[in-house]
Amino acid sequence: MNIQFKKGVLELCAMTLLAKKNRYGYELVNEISKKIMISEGTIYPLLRRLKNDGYVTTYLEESKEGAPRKYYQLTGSGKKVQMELKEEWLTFVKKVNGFLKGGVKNE
Amino acid sequence: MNIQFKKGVLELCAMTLLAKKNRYGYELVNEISKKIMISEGTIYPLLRRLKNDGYVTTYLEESKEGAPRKYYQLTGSGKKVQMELKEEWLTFVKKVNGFLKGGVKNE
DNA sequence: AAATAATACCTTGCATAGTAAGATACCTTG
DNA sequence: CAAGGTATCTTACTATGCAAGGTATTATTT
Repeated sequence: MNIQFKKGVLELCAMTLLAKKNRYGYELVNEISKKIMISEGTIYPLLRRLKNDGYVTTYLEESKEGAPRKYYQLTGSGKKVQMELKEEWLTFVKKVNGFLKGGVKNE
Repeated sequence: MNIQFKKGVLELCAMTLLAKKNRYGYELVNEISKKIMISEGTIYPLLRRLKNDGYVTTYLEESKEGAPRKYYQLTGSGKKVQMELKEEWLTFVKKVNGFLKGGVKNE
């Protein structure tokens, strides 16, 4: 899989999953990995960025299966950005597919 | 427009345009810019990479409108890579859209 | 009890691609 | 000859993803 394609998109995937329910980092890696390969070295810096930008807040919860989990919760601005990113993505895909399918037409 | 989304995709767009006919760099910038903003500082390094990888060959042609044009022509392996990249892209988009539309289902 | 493995977190160094902002050169038009 | 469109290219910077490490907790196996 082309690594470059993932740039910026994994952020959208993570935020979209968080829009449905709160999750912890390791869970996000597993959930995203079901469709798109992602490593832990990607998700933790990504989540730190989201927190620094005020798009998520975090809280700790103990686990019986291992170390305590750090849950991530989308903030109001996080939800807004998630929706904007989603729209941007869908628009972008349409334009790219315009090159793939159409000719020089539909400008 | 999210810069990150473009990573790797502009290469696919350029190669797809070249699959239809030979073009010169400046022309590619203008053609791609009709749908997706791209700067010259992106296209020339990109085209150099394609040449280094053997995906294109080049030839010069004079122009009455300005400086001579360097045309790019897809090679056999270039055409193959273009088709592979296209498939990868379409598969990738489907998976991402799986997160956007579906819930935790369709794994 | 010690070793192993799964869970769960994190960091560092590297590779890559896109951008802005420049430089250079050609040709036409005023 | 100066200005502007055409056409090429380079440099320094930024951002993201990855591999490969590390730490700690809990359960399982030896």
